[in-house]
Amino acid sequence: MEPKGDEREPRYPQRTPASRRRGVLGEEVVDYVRELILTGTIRSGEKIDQQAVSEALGVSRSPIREALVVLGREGRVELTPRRGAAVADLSPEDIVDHYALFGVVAGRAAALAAETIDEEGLAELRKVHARFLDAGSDGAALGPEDLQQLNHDFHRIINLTAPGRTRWLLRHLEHSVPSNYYEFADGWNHAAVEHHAAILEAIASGDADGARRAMEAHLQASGEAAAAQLAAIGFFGDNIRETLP
Amino acid sequence: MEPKGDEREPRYPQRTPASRRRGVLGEEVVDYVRELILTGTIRSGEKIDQQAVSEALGVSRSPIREALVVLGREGRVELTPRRGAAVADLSPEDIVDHYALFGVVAGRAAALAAETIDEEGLAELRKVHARFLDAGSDGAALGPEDLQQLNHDFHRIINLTAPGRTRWLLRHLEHSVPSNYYEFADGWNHAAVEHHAAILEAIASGDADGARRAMEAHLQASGEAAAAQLAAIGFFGDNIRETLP
DNA sequence: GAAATGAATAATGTATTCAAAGTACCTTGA
DNA sequence: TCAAGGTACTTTGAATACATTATTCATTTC
Repeated sequence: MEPKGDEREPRYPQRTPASRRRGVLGEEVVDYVRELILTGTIRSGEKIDQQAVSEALGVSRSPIREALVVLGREGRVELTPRRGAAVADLSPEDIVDHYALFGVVAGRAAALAAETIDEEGLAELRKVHARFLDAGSDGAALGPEDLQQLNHDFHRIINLTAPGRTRWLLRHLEHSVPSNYYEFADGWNHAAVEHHAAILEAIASGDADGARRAMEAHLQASGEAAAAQLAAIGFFGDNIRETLP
Repeated sequence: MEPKGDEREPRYPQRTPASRRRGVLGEEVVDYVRELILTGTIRSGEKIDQQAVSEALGVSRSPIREALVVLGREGRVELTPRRGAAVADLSPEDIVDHYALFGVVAGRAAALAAETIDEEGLAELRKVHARFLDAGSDGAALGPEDLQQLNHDFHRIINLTAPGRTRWLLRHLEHSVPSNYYEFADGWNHAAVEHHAAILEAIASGDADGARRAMEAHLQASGEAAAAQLAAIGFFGDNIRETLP
């Protein structure tokens, strides 16, 4: 029962053409492959077959290559000249380090926010935080996506006060780590709520350095939580295959 | 005394022909176009003609496209779906902001260095700093490239103690700003030497927070100096064309 | 048998082609 | 004269084609 023909080894989940907007295919591919990586569908070290991806998405190899180059720049993929692309290593230490970086940059944004945020922004920040608090107190049952959205909003409001380049970097740091998929998988959000409260208070009282430190601490803790969570679900490949028979 | 497991016996001397540059055309193009942008050869808002670049470099448009996508991700170029690539705006504020970011990340690296650097690294750091000091005291006449090299070495030694993700980000931040071309164009390096001295002292005495603050201050100052220098040479397009006839 | 050699096969990087969208230019009508 | 609309030319984004290099696998040699 060998269906002969052009069968291929690596099989990636097919994705419906969804939008198929011309001119942004590359972006679509970046998101697709990055998700495969960050969700652990492709493991560290595994090579990425261009043609297989191209067939899975129903596009030619050109957008695939562009996407792989981008992911290479992001550090999610390792490109070796005539040998193609492979998923880059991602250790727990990398996750923690990444969050620490996120922390110092977001800390800068928080410090700026403490100095420059206006009443409107502050009000909105309080509002989002209140909802986050409610969600934690089991009143309304919110799913992980909702919590993640609230968390995201909280940070976005703060980051909006930062200058362009800082916002740009924060966006990139946010998207290039598996965090988002797992951060609120279970109830660690109690810590997050407390951290947010501290950040909010520091910003509201104009304490720039306090806001910075609170934000750094928050993301440091988030990083450790994320690494633990990822380890728990076996993201860091407990390479069982490594053992010989 | 090199048993090291499955090491294979005497290898032939590795010969890496410099002419073998296949498979990295895209990278070459990235560097080429980025330099055009950062040196001001192409100004903000100007569009980048793919075919023109391809002809200038004697390669096809495929590597050009990949390079433009990368530069788009870097924020140096703005990509509009069916309208191609244009050089992104880069204001003095962006420069200052960028250096501030550089500062907080390099500050983290410096703090880590203060805690973890070994004797060897510290000795090397002192050595480089001493040479930098000499260069400033007009003893030996060093060109801007030499100063830049010493400066680069100083920071590199510090950054080597940082974890992988941090080093990666520092590398990117370093390469995506016009600084390097102008930082040592004239004698502002007196400030740099003093800053380096402060950083070195803090690291040597294990003062993590002091190292962080010194590094942040150093790069903040560098950013302002770079922005001023760039303004002086007219990098920020004194857009005379903006005036109507 | 294990290592090494070489042909067959597959995958990559780059070039080229093609269709769609954008831009420029030119005509025409008020 | 100038605006509007249409046509021809450019340019882009994606697909396909091609040349080169890795990889696989069978064969050979020690």
